[in-house]
Amino acid sequence: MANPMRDQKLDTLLSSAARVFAQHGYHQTSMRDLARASGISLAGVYYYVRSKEELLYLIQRRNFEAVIAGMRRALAGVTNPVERLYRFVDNHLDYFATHMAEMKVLSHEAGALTGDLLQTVNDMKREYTRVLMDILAELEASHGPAHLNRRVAAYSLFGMMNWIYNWYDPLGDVGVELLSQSVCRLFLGGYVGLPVPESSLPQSAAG
Amino acid sequence: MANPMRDQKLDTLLSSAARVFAQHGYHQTSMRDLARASGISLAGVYYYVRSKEELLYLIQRRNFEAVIAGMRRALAGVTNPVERLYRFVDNHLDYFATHMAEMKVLSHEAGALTGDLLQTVNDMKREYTRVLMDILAELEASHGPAHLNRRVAAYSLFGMMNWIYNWYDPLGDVGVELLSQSVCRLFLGGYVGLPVPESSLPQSAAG
Amino acid sequence: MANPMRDQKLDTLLSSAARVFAQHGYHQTSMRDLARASGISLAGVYYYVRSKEELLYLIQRRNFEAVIAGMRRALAGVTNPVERLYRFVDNHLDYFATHMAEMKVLSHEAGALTGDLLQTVNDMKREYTRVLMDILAELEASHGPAHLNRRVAAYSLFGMMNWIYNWYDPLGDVGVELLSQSVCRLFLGGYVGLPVPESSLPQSAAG
Amino acid sequence: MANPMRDQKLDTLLSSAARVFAQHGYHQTSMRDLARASGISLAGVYYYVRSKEELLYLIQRRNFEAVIAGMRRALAGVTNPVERLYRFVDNHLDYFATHMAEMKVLSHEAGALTGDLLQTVNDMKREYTRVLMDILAELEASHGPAHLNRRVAAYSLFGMMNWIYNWYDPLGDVGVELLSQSVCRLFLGGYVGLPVPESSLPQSAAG
DNA sequence: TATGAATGAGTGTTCATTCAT
DNA sequence: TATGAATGAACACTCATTCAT
Repeated sequence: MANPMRDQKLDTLLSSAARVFAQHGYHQTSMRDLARASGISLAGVYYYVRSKEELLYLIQRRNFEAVIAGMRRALAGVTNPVERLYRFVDNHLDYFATHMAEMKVLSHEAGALTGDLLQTVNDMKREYTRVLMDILAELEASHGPAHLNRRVAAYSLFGMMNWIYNWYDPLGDVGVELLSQSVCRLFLGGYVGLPVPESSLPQSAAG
Repeated sequence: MANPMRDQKLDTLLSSAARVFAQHGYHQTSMRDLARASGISLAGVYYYVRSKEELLYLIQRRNFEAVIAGMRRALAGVTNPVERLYRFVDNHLDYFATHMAEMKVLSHEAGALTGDLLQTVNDMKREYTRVLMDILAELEASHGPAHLNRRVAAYSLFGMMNWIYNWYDPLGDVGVELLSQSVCRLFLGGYVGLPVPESSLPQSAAG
Repeated sequence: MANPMRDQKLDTLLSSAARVFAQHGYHQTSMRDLARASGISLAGVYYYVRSKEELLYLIQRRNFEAVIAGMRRALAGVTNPVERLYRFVDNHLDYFATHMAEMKVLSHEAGALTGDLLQTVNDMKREYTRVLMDILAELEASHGPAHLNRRVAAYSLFGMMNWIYNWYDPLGDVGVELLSQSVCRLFLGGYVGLPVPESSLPQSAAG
Repeated sequence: MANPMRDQKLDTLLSSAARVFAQHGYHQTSMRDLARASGISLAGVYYYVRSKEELLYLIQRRNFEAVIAGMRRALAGVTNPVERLYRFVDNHLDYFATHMAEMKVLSHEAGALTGDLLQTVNDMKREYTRVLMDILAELEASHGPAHLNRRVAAYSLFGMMNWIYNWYDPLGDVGVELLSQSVCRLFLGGYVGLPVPESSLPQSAAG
């Protein structure tokens, strides 16, 4: 049943595809592009994958699974909510930074899947989001009260993290560790650490 | 020279197109789809627009111009950095929430433009980013020091804001005003207002 | 609404297609073949038909409609069952002989349609068969009793008539009129006019 | 030289293939379909058969050979022309009814062969047709004169018999024996046994 | 004897775009 | 100002077939 040669070729194909998808976008990329990039013939690609959409699905699923597995390992045995949050963020950004192409495909091409494939990936997202939400709940219990709605906070954090494919360069000045710390600090204590009471915030356009 | 009839039809076309682009994606959408959605004949679309790419460009430029114009109005005469930041964020999210389709197209289809059209939009983005960076600098001067690198902070804020097309429902529980306040608070004071000293953050995998 | 130019071009396309389908078979024929045969560009074909299957459907429907319309005209006002049968056969074979390609496509490619298109054509076939069955019933009433099951007789007659695309040459020795007479005579009186009572027929392998 | 194992597997392959060809048509069926249906691997099929066309050829030849061999047996020693005709028809329909799939492939996919393979099958058809034509000649000598052209009569009879794959159900009401009798009677004595003199048939559209 | 892996050629179909009117 | 007609180029995908093993 298991076939290491085949799996290895499939891996090569998936990572080539992720690279090209990340660069040009899923819909812009033709199967011929993928064949060329992976060194397989066009028809050969179909020996490993049923369709272009399945290829996208495999990229998304495999990498999301890796993120989730890493997250479980990172959180195992850790109880301090602040520490748990940090590890959650660090795992996410670390994987992102070392798999920029794949994660851009995961973040940017979320809407390209349909049907059962979409369902499966969405289920994983829900599970992953749940974990973060739970951490936030613990955080509120230990360090609360929260300054804002928990769901808004969670998605804002995901926004910070998932947006990085638009600007972050893993080889640039800011290392992944620093990035993780920055995002964590921003999330936990704010940019300049202002304790922002309700009244201190401007109401709409009024001063 | 000016032709109000033409401009009005173009507006209709652009907003129809934004809606369809937002729903199905730029590359997924065919000119026939746009013709159908706007009630114009396929060939007629080409009377108002040179190409599909120009259509995308016009959507991005017009809406970005509106965002920038609104931002200028909101900041005019305001000197308090906190207030300026709030107004920057509020303008961004308010426009986003009231133009979800257009802003999704602006956020999600950034990479679909090429050449001069891309250049022009990128110039606007640079200008817009500059303004936020300057506000952060003022903020550091008045409330500093910052907990993190300014550039990282700026892009994290943009991440929070631009990611909302993935989850935010303008008609749902969380109103735009609350959303703006939440993002501002998160950015300024953090989720639970922890004063996060260097040492309190875990180093890598170590506690 | 009506567009004579378009209809004329569609007619040309349909008859070219029928010719090529008849010669090489529906599935063997590519849309490129049809484009070449009709002098239209490949994409141009799709301006007139939605799909290859619709093209086949249109050929089948149009010609079957013509056969049925001709049959109705031929039977109008005629009451003598023998005369009615002759006219039914003559109409069928005359149309067949003057539209060999189209009728071969109708006879031979019956199974190539699917779904609603198949349904529609099958409905016409049922209607057409019904008319023959009714004529046979009248024939039995006036000249009966029948030597064999009515349904078997009807399908045998259709077999004789629809099989001709395998051997008949409209330009050869046997004219259509003679063909019609021959089939009618065969059906009505047999090859040599033997009155074949039950007992005169051999039982299985026994003499 | 002879290899019974191989022959047996080939038989399995041929009958699976006939079934699938009959159901979906020769050109519609892929070698993968055939591999699946026969339980052999795709490449394995090519061990037994040089090409898809040869597969079709083998089906057609084998079954036609069986029909011809049966016909020879059935006619052996029989001299009465009526009896000979009946036996010819009965053999044909009996084999057809017990090998519907194969015979549909023989009847319907006649045009799918090319070159030498087509030639060989056509030679068999000519030989087979010759036998029927001779029987008709004997029939005319003993029971004549004929009501119609001998060639037209022969092909009409083949039409009746070969068309049955379009309507006949071997498991239905009408047994093969009855079918044979019916076709024979129809051919010999007509549907209602009308003695059809020249003048009694309508001339074209005239009464 | 049998097959997993691979491919060049071709399939039906859609696309953004043009142009005569 | 607007469109029906038309197309070259490209698309995702399938095909019969081969070949090393």
